[in-house]
Amino acid sequence: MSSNEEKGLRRAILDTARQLLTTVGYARLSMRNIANEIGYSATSIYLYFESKDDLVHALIDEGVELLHARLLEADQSGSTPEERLEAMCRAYISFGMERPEYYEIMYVLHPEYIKRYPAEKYRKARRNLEIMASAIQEGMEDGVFREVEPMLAANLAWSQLHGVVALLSSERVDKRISPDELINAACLHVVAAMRRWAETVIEHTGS
Amino acid sequence: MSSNEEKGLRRAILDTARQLLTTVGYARLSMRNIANEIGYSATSIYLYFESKDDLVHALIDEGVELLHARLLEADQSGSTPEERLEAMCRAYISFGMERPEYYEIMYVLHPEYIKRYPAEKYRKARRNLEIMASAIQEGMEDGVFREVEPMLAANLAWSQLHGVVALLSSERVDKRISPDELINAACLHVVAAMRRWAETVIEHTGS
DNA sequence: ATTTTAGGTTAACACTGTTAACCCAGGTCA
DNA sequence: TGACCTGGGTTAACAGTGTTAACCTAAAAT
Repeated sequence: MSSNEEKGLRRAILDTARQLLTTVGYARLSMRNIANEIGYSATSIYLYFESKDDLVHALIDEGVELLHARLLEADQSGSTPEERLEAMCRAYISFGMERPEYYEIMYVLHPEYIKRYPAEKYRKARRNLEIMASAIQEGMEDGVFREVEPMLAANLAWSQLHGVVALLSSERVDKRISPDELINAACLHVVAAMRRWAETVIEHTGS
Repeated sequence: MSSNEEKGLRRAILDTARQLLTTVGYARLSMRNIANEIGYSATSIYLYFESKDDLVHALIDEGVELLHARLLEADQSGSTPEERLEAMCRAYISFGMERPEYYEIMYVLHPEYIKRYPAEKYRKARRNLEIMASAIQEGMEDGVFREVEPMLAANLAWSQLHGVVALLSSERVDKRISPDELINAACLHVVAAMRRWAETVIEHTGS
């Protein structure tokens, strides 16, 4: 009756894979590792997943969904496009910093180590960018944001956010730099970049 | 008398390791791989390098030096701080896109897969950021850039540049987005973010 | 002449993802 | 009932990984 038995092995595999991912990380997530945890042989996993990549893709799905929920919530939390965009930036970075294992398999791992995320599922991932793009578009229509290609602007914003998450969580940023200040600056910066220069409100962070 | 014999095996190992890194990439760079290429046994490498990580650290050194040269050249190519900063942005991204193998081991690989870059060598890597920081500082002194902590601003810029390189070269950016446009936007964007838009703001802000 | 040492090797360990062959209880069909 | 098939699972094995321990050998030092 436990959820493990309910839908059979496939469910159990996914559950322990997710658990192992969050506890020991992707680097130590192995087929034998998962199998031992559930008391089956490693090769049994291949009855339900084509390959390890296939299994990881399923985990990526979960991550995309998790991030999507956060972005949606952030998007609805604000009233103006500026507020919403900033809230989404903070939500994105929060997700990246709080769930680094998910973030790693979603956005960091090289295609050399893991097969391409299937094109069909890729659309779901793009949906997350489109939420930001639509906030940008709305800001443009309100006359608050500059006239730019919304999708290009969204990708530019994404790059900034990804850069912060990737560098921070791989511990490449000097210790003397406050992570919170960097995160805060990045978020304000993304929004400020969208504003029409002349009407920009001055935001000073730090001393 | 060939350069391989000149300084012994250590040199030969580094040479073929670098070559293999650029040809087949880090994912397929293995000790036995290197050893086969030079006709020695894989364990011989351990006579000259403590571990694979140690060997990769040496390659990272080369990458840091390569990037440093490009940044220095860019820094000297412009006259104003704005020009220099923009040139450095382009130089950074160019390096990342043209030498993805070097970029990967320098800035992408997780600390889980490769031991931390030794603290002592870390200073050399930070030097690259400091070039950008000094251009920013100079821009501040000239009154062209906003008053911010130069090192924080440099890290923010770095995040933006890293994000673009990482997402582009891991093929995560939608095909409909032009890489050149994204790169161009990022570079202009980094410089624009430093300018003191505040002055124009005061003039136009009525309420 | 004996001992030390530098430079290199082979064999092995403990891992990895993945495949091929096998095994066996349960259901189907003649 | 007896033969067959099939779904779900196993073990053994392959080819690869970084790394260590033991060994071997030729040259140098004592």
